[in-house]
Amino acid sequence: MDSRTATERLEIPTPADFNFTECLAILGRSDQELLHTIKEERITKLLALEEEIALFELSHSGSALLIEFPHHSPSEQAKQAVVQYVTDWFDLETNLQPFYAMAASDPVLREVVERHAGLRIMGMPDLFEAFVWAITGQQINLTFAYTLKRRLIENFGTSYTVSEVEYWAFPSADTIASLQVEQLRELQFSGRKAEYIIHIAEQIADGHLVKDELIGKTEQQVEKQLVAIRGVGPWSAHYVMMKCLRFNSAFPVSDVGLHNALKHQLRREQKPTIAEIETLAENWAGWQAYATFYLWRVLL
DNA sequence: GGCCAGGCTAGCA
DNA sequence: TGCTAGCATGGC
Repeated sequence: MDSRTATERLEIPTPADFNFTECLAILGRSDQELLHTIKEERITKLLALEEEIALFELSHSGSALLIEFPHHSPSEQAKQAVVQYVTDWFDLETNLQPFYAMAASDPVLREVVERHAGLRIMGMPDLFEAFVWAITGQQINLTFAYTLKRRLIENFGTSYTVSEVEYWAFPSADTIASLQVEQLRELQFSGRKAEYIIHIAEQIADGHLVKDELIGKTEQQVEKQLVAIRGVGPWSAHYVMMKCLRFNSAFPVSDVGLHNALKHQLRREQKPTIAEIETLAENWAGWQAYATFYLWRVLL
């Protein structure tokens, strides 16, 4: 049978230590999430590409991620963009064996890493989305952060409806760059966050802030560059480095979620101090991002 | 009803 | 260089 007459399926091989179900647990943590839907271990996601949109379904066979396009026929270019996106999203190109070897003898990580083995840092391949999510989440509870994100997407994102279900893609930097502060304030972003987000949208839209250029720099260079952006402090810089730029040594050490997770894992009454955390993390050198992500997992 | 949220800036010593 | 008030609201 001509393969083109059947529903085409793209396959991305997954590492032996990959666990799709663990990754889905992260993706399914908020019922306000509009950027993907999960049903019976299948993800449906809309991507807004340069020239077209792509609506794909993602599942796992045991040895590969399977991508299908049951709703439309995207171009070859779009298919490749989806493969690239998924590979990045699930961090499939990182060899986690050194991390697992380290964690196996680490008193803080051993338990959680063993319990959730196969989990990978679920990233944000879109640099703009990563910045917006970092800034949105500053100093507010995660439930409210998801509310703000949902409103931003519903108001300024791209949607595609099939079988009466509406799928959403994150707004482009171009779109947000053209907004006024008041338009985000109406969604209940604070005035400052609205300013920060619009300013970063401008920086990305006009080519001052480019993901590929950041990836080519050292961690220290990137941190310095990002922290110089208004609204981006050490926490946000490391969050973006961890979730988008894929620096495995990124470490949002001031993160309150990390503190709560450590308090829980260490069976403490109080949250550990920054100095204590830095001492604990000496053993995580090179893998601080993965250590943080696995610790966040205990809060789910 | 009060404390806590996946912090950051600006102003001050 | 280090410290902290103020931001701005919702969640629980």
